[in-house]
Amino acid sequence: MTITIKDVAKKANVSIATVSRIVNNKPGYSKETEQKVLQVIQELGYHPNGLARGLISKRTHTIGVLVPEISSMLMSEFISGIEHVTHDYGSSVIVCHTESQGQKTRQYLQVLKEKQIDGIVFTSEVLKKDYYQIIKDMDIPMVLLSTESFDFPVPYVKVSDRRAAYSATEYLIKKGHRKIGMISGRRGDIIAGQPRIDGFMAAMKAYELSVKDEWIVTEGFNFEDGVNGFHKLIDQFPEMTAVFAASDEVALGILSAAYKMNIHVPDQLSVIGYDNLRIAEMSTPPLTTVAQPLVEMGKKSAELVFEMMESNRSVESRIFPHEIVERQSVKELS
Amino acid sequence: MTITIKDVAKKANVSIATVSRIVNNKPGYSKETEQKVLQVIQELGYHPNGLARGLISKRTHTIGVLVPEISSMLMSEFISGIEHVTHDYGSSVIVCHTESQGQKTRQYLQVLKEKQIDGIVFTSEVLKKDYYQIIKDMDIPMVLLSTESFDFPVPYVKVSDRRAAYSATEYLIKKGHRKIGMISGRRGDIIAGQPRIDGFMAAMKAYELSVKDEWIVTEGFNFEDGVNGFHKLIDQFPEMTAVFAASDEVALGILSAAYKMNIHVPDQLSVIGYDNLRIAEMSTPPLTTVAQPLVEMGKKSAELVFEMMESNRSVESRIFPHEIVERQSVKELS
DNA sequence: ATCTTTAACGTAAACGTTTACGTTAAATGC
DNA sequence: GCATTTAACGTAAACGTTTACGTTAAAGAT
Repeated sequence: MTITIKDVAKKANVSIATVSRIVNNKPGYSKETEQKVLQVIQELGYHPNGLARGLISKRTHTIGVLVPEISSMLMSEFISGIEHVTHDYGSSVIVCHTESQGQKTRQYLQVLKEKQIDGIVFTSEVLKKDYYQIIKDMDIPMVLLSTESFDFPVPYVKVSDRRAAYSATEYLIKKGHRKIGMISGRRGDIIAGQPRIDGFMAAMKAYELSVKDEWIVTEGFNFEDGVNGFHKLIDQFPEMTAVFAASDEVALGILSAAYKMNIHVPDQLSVIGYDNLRIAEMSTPPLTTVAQPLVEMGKKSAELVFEMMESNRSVESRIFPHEIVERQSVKELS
Repeated sequence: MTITIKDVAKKANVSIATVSRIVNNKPGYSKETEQKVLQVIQELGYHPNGLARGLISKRTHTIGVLVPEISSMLMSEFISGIEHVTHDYGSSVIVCHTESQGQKTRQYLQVLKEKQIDGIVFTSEVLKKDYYQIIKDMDIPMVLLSTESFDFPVPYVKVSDRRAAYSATEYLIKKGHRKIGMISGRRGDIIAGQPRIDGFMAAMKAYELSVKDEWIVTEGFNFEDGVNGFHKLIDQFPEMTAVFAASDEVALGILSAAYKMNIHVPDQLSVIGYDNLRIAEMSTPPLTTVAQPLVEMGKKSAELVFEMMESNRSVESRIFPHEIVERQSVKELS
């Protein structure tokens, strides 16, 4: 009982071709028939069937977004940006929660393929070879967000993790800190783990500060990692006056653990985070952190997808600037 | 250059009907031809076109989720639950960020209609008449999540806001508090505003405590509302020993404002939140709050959509139990 | 007055499937 | 040994569009 283009054609006494032309406003009809058809469309409440359209036009006006952690605040902001420009382009987004599982990722990739989506943004994970192969076979634009590929020629949008970590560390140093600990992602993580450690080390070295192995604890990026990491770190490096946390969640974990141990932030310990999530300003004390323009990055990633779709060729990667946002978790040492 | 069912039919020396039957494993072919066809499919890397399928089967294996605030942590958890079961059902979800704007909502609804989605979960907003009308015309299952409709017969999954607020208030009272303030959503908000105020009032009344108008401040549900609201509240109700915040974000705002004013939580002021978001355990001090089983609710909402799809009839609404989770932002008054 | 262009359509094929129906040959029943 | 059932397919219509191409009549050019 759904109303098709035939129904309006019949009622308006024209052919379906004419109706189609009018709906897509391509040339080929008079003002009067346009009026008539538009009116019939209104009366009947006709809406074109996107499936039939997509079958011919090879455009579904849908893009896929692959995220490892759907409920992380980082992802929320990315998705928010992506959704915004996607909607502006008249498309919609299917979110695919991969849980960092290869199987679920591949499964979703197949689903996206069958759904004939127009493009993909692949977020915060390393692009494995088989993922790349599947997407390449789909022959649609893809861009990486907050990750990059060293093996495949895929445009990405990121912040420079190394430089951002360098900045954070340098900020601490300039505030007079010398004994600086770090809680980071694992070294095996070549996207968000090792580079931030490298940046930290580089800054220390640049200011002629040596760092011992026990000054760095490698855990994950979430709250629990922060509290666990802090316990480990304070144990093996009690002289520490400041910590660089590789994510805001980790920083909150540190804040929380410190609070329970009666260590006052920032008076006894300075903490700097990474990301500038919304919670960074909600914490007590408000968290000083190095900001990534998350929403902007999400937006840009989607824009690049559409740009590639329209131009039919690849596009330059973007390194977004980071920025220290000063709040109240870091104290200047005199 | 995409590979269609025809290609595999030709290469396997069978008709497309047979290939179709095999792909959808419906009866009507021998073991040998199945082997053969499956092998050809493998060789060619054939994947059925979902659009063509959907055009006939009237199933797109896609559902739409409408959320007012995509980056809010509440929504993240809902979406997380929805995505999970949707994926289990072999479908995917399109997220639609309405920004609480009627126009964008309507726009998205049209898009979803054209995309021929199989179902809708509508989240945390009041279901206006025209929304309802559009969705009803689409003739697909819809369920409301964290909202309900008093005007239209749409199944919903919620917590009882009134009871939950009652519980929170009662908890405070049982801890010895008598002078209890509240920062709530606006009274005009008949879903999450007024009911929680009602619950608060009811609990106070049940314990024979009077509450004055100045004890309740009505703002919104986010962090800034919490800090602003607290300033207002502490100003007009300085004797207050405890606050009930209508959301965890608001509670964090209170914590933050109190910290800056050197009011110690929980020693000088007790705070209880609402929602039990992940940040509730990340705050300092960790937040005592009334928990909604957010992910479970998200899951259930999706399950109901699929149940309605399969059974082709409506379904009972669900009121989920809430629960006080005790952490460290409330002090027992002696 | 004739030819050419152009506007305003209509016809029908195509997009890639599913599925009702028809066909054939083998298997079964007696 | 013949009629009847059944397994194993193939044919073609349908799903709801877009679009290349053809057609008609009016307008413009010469």
